[in-house]
Amino acid sequence: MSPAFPPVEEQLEAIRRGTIDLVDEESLRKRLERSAKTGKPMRVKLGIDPSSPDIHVGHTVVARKLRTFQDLGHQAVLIWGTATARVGDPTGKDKTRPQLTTEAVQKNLETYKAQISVAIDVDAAEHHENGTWFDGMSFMDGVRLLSQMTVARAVERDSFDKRIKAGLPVGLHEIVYPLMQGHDSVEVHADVELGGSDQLFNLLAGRDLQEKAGQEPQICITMPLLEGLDGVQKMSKSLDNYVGVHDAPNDMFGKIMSVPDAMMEKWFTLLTDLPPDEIQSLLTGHPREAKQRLGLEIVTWLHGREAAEAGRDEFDRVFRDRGRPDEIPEVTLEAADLRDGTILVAAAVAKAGLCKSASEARRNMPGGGVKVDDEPVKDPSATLSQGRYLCQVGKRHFAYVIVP
RNA sequence: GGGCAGAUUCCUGAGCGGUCAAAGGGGCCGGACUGUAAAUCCGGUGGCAAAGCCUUCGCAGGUUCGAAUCCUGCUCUGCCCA
Repeated sequence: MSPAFPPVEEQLEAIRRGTIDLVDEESLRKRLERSAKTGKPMRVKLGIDPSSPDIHVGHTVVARKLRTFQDLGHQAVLIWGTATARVGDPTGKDKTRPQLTTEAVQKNLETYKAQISVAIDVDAAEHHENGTWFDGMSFMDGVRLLSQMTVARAVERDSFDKRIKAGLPVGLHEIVYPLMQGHDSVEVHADVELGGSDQLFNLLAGRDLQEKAGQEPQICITMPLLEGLDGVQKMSKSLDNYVGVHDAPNDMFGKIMSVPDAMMEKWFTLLTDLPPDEIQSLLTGHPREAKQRLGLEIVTWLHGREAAEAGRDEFDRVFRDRGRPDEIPEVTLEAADLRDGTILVAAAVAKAGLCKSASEARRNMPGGGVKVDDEPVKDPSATLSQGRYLCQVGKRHFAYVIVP
């Protein structure tokens, strides 16, 4: 089979969209031309360390780029970092990552693979686990690998440099990571490797190792790291500023609407397939309209059109029109929570999961942050007796609370 | 291997034996404004049916009526010397 690739310029344009680094474009063009001539697709590598079980849309940015290559007719090569995940990539964070156990890695791998299919055609991809070549490597083989880089070069890396200057610890094993990732490229004969912009160093290490192994050095493409809902920090689960690929549609839409305006162009470019000129015209219109479109596009991608529209309607009802959500959970309290048949409003609201603790509810009460049946309850010692109440904390947390 | 410095609540960072649930800032939560954007302003920010009680200042002990603060040992980290 020799698929007909789209014209080279067209491919280049699709590939360039949203990228930060492209090392280097000339070689890429040459390889695309070669593929066109020989009918042989490029091997496009993406390494994924299954270090967390759930993925968010930030993770999909690079994966979507891989999908672009797939759509253009090239071969996706996924490297599952069963070995590297146990080392821990020092990238990005200014802290040493915890080293995961083999079991944890295997478990994450399964869910990750299932979830990343929102962005990649997983079945059409080649899959490799880098434990296959690293687990059996002898220590001396490892040392030979290490001998291919100098300390000065290793320490050059931005994230190490920053940590060293800041007086933070850098584990020796972390220095090894780029070599491991680079070696993956040698193993699979990658033509192109994709990664986040913080991965540039690792990707370039792959080029060096490939050259030393007598292979043609891979082309390195990096994608921006997507900021989270705050628009400042990198999207991450631990910062709780993420949109998970499995977030409920309504929730997902709401989260997207809270993204700062300044982030919209980036989100449109990286998370939707809208053509650039359409994105531009949206951005020159009313920001609210543009963001609503962004929400619709992303929720449609992950949940389908119907769910996306429902999410938008719900959003308008609850936030724009200050109404109630479509579905409000019902929580029945237990008799044990009561005292003399009553319960503090603060406690009830906390039990219903509307806020973290009764103390927090209590504190927010004088300011009007807690409502029962649409009426603010400002007295922290107020109680509820038997009945069914519509409780609300803040603008967005609702529940029917049943006091038995 | 030797010397020095440090570990505080979500983060940062103050804390010089009682007045410390622990300053300030960030973040976060409420409120106002609004487009659940940005900016700004206000209140709050360990838990608890709560003028009290309980847990928390790296870990384990100790000294004291009383310890985040003093002593001992341990763990971890940085810096300097070798």
